[in-house]
Amino acid sequence: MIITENRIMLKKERQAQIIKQVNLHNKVLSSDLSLELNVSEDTIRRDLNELAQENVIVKVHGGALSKSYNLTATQADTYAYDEKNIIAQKTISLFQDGMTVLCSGGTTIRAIASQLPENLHITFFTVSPLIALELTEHPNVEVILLGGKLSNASKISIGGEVVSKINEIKADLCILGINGFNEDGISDSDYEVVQVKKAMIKASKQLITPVISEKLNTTLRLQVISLDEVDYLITELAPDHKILESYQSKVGFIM
Amino acid sequence: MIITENRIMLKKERQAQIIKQVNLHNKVLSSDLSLELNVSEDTIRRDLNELAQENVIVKVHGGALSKSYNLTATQADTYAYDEKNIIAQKTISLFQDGMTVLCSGGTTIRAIASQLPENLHITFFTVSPLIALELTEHPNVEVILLGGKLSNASKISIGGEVVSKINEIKADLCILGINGFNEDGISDSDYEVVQVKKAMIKASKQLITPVISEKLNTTLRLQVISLDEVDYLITELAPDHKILESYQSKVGFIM
DNA sequence: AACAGTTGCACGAATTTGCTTGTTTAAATT
DNA sequence: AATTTAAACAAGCAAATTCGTGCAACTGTT
Repeated sequence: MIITENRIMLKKERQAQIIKQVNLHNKVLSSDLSLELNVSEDTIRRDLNELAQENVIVKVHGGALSKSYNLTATQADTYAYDEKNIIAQKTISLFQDGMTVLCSGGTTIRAIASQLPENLHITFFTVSPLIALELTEHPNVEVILLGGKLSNASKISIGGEVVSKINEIKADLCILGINGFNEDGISDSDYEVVQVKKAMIKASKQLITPVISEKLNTTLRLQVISLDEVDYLITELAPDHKILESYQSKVGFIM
Repeated sequence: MIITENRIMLKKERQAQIIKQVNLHNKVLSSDLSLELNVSEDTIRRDLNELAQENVIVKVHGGALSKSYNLTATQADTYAYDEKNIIAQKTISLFQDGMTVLCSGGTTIRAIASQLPENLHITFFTVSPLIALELTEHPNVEVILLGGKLSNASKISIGGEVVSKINEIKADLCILGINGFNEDGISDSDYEVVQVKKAMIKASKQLITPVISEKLNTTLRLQVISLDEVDYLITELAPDHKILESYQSKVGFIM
């Protein structure tokens, strides 16, 4: 009977070592681990991928980083980053100098705000402090923040004061962040938010709804407005995509 | 055991460094980063472009700037973090359940907002969207955001509408972010901001001025209010520190 | 012997980086 | 205000590295 060399390591054991290294140095290189643990880089890479899958570490090109590593909004915040960018570009194509635009909150609207071209001269009204801040980065844009009680959940101004303030506005476009969208129209889950959105729609000549396609055909508890009030439905998909079929006769699309 | 010298830096790691530098100094030059991180300027430029694309920094010719508001400000990239924390704790000791507090913007005020204890029930009025967002993280706090035209430079609501809105408020405390402070009182450099600050002071029973000591004995172009209107001057220093000598007879301090 | 699990290797694909080229920008000078 | 000049830039390329996958070899277990 030959006693196996004690140098060989079980997979679990090796992965425990890797985790230890990551936590110790906040980063590891695949090549270093390969040398240190006497296995091929392929094995290390497989380990790192498994550990990343288990959400224990963050895999990056060349190695891995500890989860506590200050990896900004790069990944978490920018869910569906590419899709939202496409939507943003389509939406921006509707903007023209001199317009007055009323907009709500949400990550899709935020993508629009951050990608505005430098030269556009627009007045924005918004109930979202976050969007307002984003918009102030653009020197040629005037930002009017609509104040009021701030909703802890949705981070937008709500309440009677906001609604009556919105009623005083006459905007060209309403860019509305969407939570529920189907053939019946737009729906949402928060009563106060619905009141604000209704006022916003009423105050604007045209209603634009940027929606990521995965939110299409979803219904929430409260109805905001029916589909025929929507002027443009903007998604990341081409206008002739089959998911959009049921909407094609009711709303406008942007190439 | 092999100790590997980590000459090699992972891309994400390098980008995290860059973000840290940008947020700490508010601006960086590509050439400096290139030297500091031992990569070519091309690589730095590519990193900066990626980070700008992800909306983490603002790319400019020659380097990059921090976004003037920074939603993900952390310990590492807040200037004078420790000092501001001391100031925050002292200021918070003045808060009591049921109070109405009016506050402006700035990183020191932000430190206060982020460190509020969980159990405190307070109504906050603020002209700063950033402070407002920070405050909504505290479930027992009611946040009223004062709307108006948003100043691109100072990121607070300005204009007649804000001022008249403030005049309707009766607050217990005014927590005022300070830019210039000396024996003559508080000064600032932006006319619109001064108008708002004056209104805030007038609407409050007590005026609290959290100031980092390095801003003491500085004067800006416009006078906001004289020193004898200030109830508490809060710095990171002990009340008997010699820098505070000239203020000791005029204002209150917090241990 | 059959089997699932693990590992190393091969190889084409993808990523990253520094360099070169020609262009654009910002600032300094006239 | 016009011109000049050096720096910063984008785009493309090549070398090096890393990646993912299929496959075969090896392990220990049933």
